[in-house]
Amino acid sequence: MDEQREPEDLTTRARIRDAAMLQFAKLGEKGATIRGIAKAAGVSPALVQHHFKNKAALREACDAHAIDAIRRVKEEALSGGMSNPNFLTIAMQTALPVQQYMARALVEDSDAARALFEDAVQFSEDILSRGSSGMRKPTTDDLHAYAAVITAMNFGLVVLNGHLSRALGTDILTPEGYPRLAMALMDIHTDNLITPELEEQTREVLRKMRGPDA
Amino acid sequence: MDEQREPEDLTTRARIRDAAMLQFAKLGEKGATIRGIAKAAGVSPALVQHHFKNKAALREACDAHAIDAIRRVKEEALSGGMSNPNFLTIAMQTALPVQQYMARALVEDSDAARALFEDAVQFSEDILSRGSSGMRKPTTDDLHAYAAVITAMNFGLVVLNGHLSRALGTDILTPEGYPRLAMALMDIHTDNLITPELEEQTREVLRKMRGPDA
DNA sequence: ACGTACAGTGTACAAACGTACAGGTTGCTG
DNA sequence: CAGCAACCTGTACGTTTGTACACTGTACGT
Repeated sequence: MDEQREPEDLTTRARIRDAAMLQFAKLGEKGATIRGIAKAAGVSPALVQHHFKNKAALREACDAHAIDAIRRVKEEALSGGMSNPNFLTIAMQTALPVQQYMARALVEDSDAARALFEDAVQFSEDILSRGSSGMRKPTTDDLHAYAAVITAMNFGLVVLNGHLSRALGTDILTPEGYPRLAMALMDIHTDNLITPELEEQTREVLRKMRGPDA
Repeated sequence: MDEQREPEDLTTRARIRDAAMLQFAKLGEKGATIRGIAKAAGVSPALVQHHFKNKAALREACDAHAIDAIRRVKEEALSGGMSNPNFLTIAMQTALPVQQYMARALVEDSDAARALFEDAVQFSEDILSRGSSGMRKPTTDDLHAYAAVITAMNFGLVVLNGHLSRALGTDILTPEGYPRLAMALMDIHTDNLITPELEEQTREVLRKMRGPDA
């Protein structure tokens, strides 16, 4: 069920699956076609059908592979002590095609994407509540929402990585571009943009909005 | 060129355009079909073609309408003194179909989406550098990246709003769900998750990564 | 040597797609 | 009333799509 990482000596089946992931990522579920995937993989359209029964099954195979790849990176990060402060790095360390595929899948709302997102929220919540070296525990009444929003923001950066890279002038997934993103992210999370007065005032408004106070 | 907000007494042309925006948002550019849009709007497929020449032109009309709607909200926010500390509220205040449409468009990378994103970055940068009441100016060497990343994170929340809402149990675009999101966002931006020691250490790593220091 | 399983291809077909086109209805203007 | 423009529909056509099917070649176990 598993293959090497080399882009060359792969099973034909794996080559087709990788091509499919790229096509799905670039063109969407409907936009990607069996014929297009076959051409990208350098095989005949019928061979795609031979290895994966139909388009839906091919999609499921891509989902399974992406989820598996992400799970591996996650486990590696956990066993490594999670020394890195930025959850984003987890997403960044997964292979580029997997990233792009999941970004699309998150928007097109497949079952796999839902599972991925929910797992990621759970993962963030665990890490945050446990606390790791160099990290404080978050100050919040609502850790679940805290984790969910952080997860959504980080995934959002991956989903919109094309736009972000264009705005910054360099690809943020390369060693040249990534530091600029990470540095800005650090700036954003360390300084307090909002004054304590406005903060309390806004919280008061939100509290009233949330429930008609007794 | 402009219509009322009532979902009822709209021009047929506007009804078709609104239906098209929803279909594009839900199914993507390829997934949405002329026939499906026509059925959703309660008209014949040929009428869609009559008002908008072809699918590409229909798409451009949707783009134009969405950009216009967002521009209006933005101007209103500026004239209102931008008292609200959260840029996200700008996105939130636009009509729901426009949000969903732009979220999809951002992922599918149309020209309009690029323009929207770049404008939003510019907008954020202006607001941040000018500074408004209750807001401090950001402490950063790289304001452009700061603004770009904040923009991407906020748009990311809109793009992934479905997943985020599911994780929180309530729709974050309703008065019941929004406070929970906003409160968590406030928590995230006010507390310093990372210790100063790890922060400086990480910045050092990033600086080395960025350029081979002389 | 034979047969079987598997990798791979070419052809064919029904369904859905975008779009062109001719026609029909309504309402306003001369 | 004639005519014209705008709104709206039904039909038809070429293309692309997913998929079924028959076919070839090759490796391998008996």
